[in-house]
Amino acid sequence: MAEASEVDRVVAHRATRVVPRLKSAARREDILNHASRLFLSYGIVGTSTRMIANAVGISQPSLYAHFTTKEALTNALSARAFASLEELIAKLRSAEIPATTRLEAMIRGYIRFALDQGAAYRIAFMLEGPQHENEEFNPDILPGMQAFAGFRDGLALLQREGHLREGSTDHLAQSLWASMHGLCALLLARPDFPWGDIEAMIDFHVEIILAAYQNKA
Amino acid sequence: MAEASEVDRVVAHRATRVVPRLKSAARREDILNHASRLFLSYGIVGTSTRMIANAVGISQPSLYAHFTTKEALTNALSARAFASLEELIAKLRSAEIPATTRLEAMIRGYIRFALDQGAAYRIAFMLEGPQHENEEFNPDILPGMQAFAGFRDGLALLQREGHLREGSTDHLAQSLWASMHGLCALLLARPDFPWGDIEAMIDFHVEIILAAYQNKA
DNA sequence: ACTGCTAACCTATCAGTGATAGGATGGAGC
DNA sequence: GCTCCATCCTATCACTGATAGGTTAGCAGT
Repeated sequence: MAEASEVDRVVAHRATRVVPRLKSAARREDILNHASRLFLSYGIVGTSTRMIANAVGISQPSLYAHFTTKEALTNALSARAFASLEELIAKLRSAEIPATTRLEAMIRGYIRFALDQGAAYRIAFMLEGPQHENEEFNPDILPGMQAFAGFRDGLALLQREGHLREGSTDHLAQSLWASMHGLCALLLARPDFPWGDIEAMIDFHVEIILAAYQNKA
Repeated sequence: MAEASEVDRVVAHRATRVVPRLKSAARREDILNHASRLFLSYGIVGTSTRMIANAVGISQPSLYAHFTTKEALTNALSARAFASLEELIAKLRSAEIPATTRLEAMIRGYIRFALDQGAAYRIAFMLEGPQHENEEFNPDILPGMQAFAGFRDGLALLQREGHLREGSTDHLAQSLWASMHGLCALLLARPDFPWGDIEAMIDFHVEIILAAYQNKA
């Protein structure tokens, strides 16, 4: 893990107010923006609540006025990113894109999103363990579910149009999702693996996926 | 995350010696066995070094006689599991299995291994961030690499025998690996997702993968 | 312009974490 | 019996996420 820079680690001792007071919603966005940047640099575990607070310019306990726990903060971050993924998928599944290239556009869009939004993608799909075990429901995971639902709906449309192989749409969506996720997850988790030309690798994988799930007709 | 049971959390205050002294190698195995069990129950982050030490019956600092850091412990655990995966793959890629069913056997073996060895698999492939950033090399990751190399060699053999589609063996191995990993990773990371019948899902995915990578001839 | 209320923010502190320093001890070999 | 050293311990560190409770800026009403 990368060492946190001194700038990020620096402790704010009795700082005379250097940031203005903000309305709750604005401050919340402020926190999310800084947290996102820090998570990308140092990882989630490697980023302490004090580092986040310091970057924002507020005290560490002040974070807890906006998020009940650090986990809630990470979940909110993932929710924000997946809202934009859902938006992307909604756009990609629209009939404005020719049905023949729509599947490829969805696949490439998904992969690009995952690699670009590495930190958020990790939070949503790669974090450890069941996050809510005993609790009734964790609404912060919802956006990821919704994005997937949109993805499945897009596949259902393609299937009706005859551009996706036959079979259970749910199974197809889960399987295709897994195939895309596998590549993203490995690239994110093992950036130091000797992948060779990553773009070529992505192209190769996408081609195989297309051949596997697309209708040959 | 599951709450650690009181039994596991309990603090060993001045416990009169309850476990015998052990030779270093034996104690090391002892630690790995208990850590493996705890990681499975509470996750890696959710398992503290004190919980491990307590389970073993030694003091927390004594762990550091066997592992320089908690990360080294987790890496050792993954190394142990991947040594057995490599063994499995070596067995599966042997010509004793008919070439026509060997690819399927390797795929199913890999998936089964990942789901059975959930904690170790997580450590090896799903943990956060680059583990050694500034360091020269992390030998604990080697077993995973070797297991993959064995997998790729198995594919190369199949390819020579005409049972795998043509193309760069490295690309094929990475892509197939990604497809298998995607399913394992999602099942491990999101056990609460409405997967439906998981065995059916695995069968479905394996069939698609086989069709995609196997030679139609 | 004064007052009062409240959201926003603070300091101080908690228990628990991974890790280190340095001392105690028990058992194998002489 | 004595010595030695691997094994194991207690005490402590800096840091973590989180909580308790007090302070203050700035707007609303007069």
